[in-house]
Amino acid sequence: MSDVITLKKISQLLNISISTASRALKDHPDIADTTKQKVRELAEMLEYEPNPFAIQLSTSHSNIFGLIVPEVSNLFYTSFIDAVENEGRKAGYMLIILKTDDDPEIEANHIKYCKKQRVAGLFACITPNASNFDLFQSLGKSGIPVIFFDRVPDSSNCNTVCFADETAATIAAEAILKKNKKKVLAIFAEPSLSITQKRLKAFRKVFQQNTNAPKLDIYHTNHYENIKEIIKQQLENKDRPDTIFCMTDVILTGAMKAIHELKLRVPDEVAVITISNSDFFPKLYTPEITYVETSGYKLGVLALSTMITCVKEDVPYQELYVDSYLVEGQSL
Amino acid sequence: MSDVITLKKISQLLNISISTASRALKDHPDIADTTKQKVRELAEMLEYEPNPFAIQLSTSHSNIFGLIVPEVSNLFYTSFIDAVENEGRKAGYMLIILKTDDDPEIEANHIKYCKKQRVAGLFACITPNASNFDLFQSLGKSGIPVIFFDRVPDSSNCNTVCFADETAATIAAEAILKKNKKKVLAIFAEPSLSITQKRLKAFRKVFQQNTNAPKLDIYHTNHYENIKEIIKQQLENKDRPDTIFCMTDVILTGAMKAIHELKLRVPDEVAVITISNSDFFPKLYTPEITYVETSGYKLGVLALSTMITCVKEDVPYQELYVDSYLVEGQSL
DNA sequence: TTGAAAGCGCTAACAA
DNA sequence: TTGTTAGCGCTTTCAA
Repeated sequence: MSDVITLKKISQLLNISISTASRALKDHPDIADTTKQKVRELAEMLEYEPNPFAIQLSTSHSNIFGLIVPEVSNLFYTSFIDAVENEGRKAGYMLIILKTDDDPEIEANHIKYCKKQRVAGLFACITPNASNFDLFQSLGKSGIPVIFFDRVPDSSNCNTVCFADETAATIAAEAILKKNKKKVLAIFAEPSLSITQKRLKAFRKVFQQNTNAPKLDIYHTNHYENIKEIIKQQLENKDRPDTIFCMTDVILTGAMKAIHELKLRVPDEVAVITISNSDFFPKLYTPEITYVETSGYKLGVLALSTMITCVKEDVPYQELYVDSYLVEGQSL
Repeated sequence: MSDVITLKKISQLLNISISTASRALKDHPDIADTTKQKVRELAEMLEYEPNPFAIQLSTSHSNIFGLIVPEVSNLFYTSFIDAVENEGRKAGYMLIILKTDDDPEIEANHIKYCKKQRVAGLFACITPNASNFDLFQSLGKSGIPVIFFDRVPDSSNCNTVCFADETAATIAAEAILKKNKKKVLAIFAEPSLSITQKRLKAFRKVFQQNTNAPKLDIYHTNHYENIKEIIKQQLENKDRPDTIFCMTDVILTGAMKAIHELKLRVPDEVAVITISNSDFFPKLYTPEITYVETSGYKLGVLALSTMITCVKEDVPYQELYVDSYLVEGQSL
């Protein structure tokens, strides 16, 4: 391809050396202003674009971040990706998205892949059992910063950005208490996840600290069909719950499906509150669902800025948090 | 980083030349089996990983595909991405995902970016007005194949993979006719999109060919709030439609919101049918919605295999199609 | 203020 | 069957 513009071409055209051209383009203080001017003008005219591979080869520094997520067909992850994408591009980075389907083996391959590709940094939402923690650590040792988000290892030897999970669950629990409910059915995701543990603990705490708190039943599942069945079963009891708390959007959709199939009215016959990653699902229903928002986008922004710091300088491990807040619908 | 294994190190350890090592690793016929053996064993032991940047620099061939989409928070695109991701990795490719928010200017930047990054190929779902067609073409001239998908330019000078749009709309229209409905409210997306035009034309054709077809009202919009308002208005008329056809999932969610707010029963008081990119939204509702599936995943698989052919050899432009089919719920 | 030269890790033509 | 060499496009040290 002789139509590709390189530094060499520019320098030949200008009768200067390649290194001078290179330095002129990056505004090196050694270079005379007149030279800089000349080089810049020609480069612009010719639409010169530096070859990223050459840069990466000689600096051994890439401008690509890896991003490991369980799935991409999920509003939470996509809004996180959105954020990292947008902010990352501003900072000159690109994104490679790897999906695990929550399979530790696939995750292991992805980690190796990122290492091989010499990514500039890695964002990861880990599979539930954290079995690849050592592999992740090995990246850190190769100088590739790793930022864990949302589902993070249970260790302080790493960088994490999470929701203030206690807060989200606490807010939801307090909202329920205010309404003087009698019996709450709370569905949480898998108990092995640290996010579930934290939320559950905080949620329970609010109930325990309050002497006339509603009765509380807890179930764990994050699969649409399971959720639907559990909730249907519970709602058909004579002593049925008057309130359903959903820890995730998936749980909410399962719950609402069950409620619709039983033709129960919200909130009269059963009240609903959820923790949600976006306004999308809560607003889908009528009446709109009251929810505690935990925005994937905000989390992404925080993750990216943390990454940028880690890439630039050596910083000690950090645990960072994003706050959440209550959005009132008419379902509680 | 002295702990990075390179071909040089391997060859030194083995007292052979770099090129011999290189060739041994790629099973070059010239190399003695014993040598190959030695090199491979050592490489494996040391966990040698070739530096992709060096490869790309010397072969001027990257293993990265660009993928331009309007948004990533959308099940259709994510399932398309899913497919390209999965199949692409099998073929040794990675993906860089660029999002336009349907802004032609952002799209133009993305295209330039891909050119600069020397991607191996580009998948693109264009912004509604096709204003960057020339830019896309310029990639083609630089030897970077472009595969347009879903929303494609109205030109035969390019590779396209699409749904057989006529088919999807035809199937939906025929399903409606079978039910002897009286009045259909059909909501289509923006009329400027070729996909809308094709679907609308096919949909109308079925109605026109049938003498006792229901009355047909058509509106265009793809914005949640608009949809909701239009449908509410129509449903509150005395002479209200008994059937709603939705061209997209977004339209479906808007329609269902309106129906719920008016507390109408599906399908008795109003029947619903939609074209959907996944089973997710149709199954969210009770009763489940009858839909014509146009799977993003299948489209992605087709797009990727087309791309692989284009990368390998010079092939003439192709227009390819994926079929769709009816999934019966209880909403019609 | 500029240039020459080495080197990043790999490929591939040519020589031996 | 193997080694030598040049080169991909850029950065950067050292010398001029």
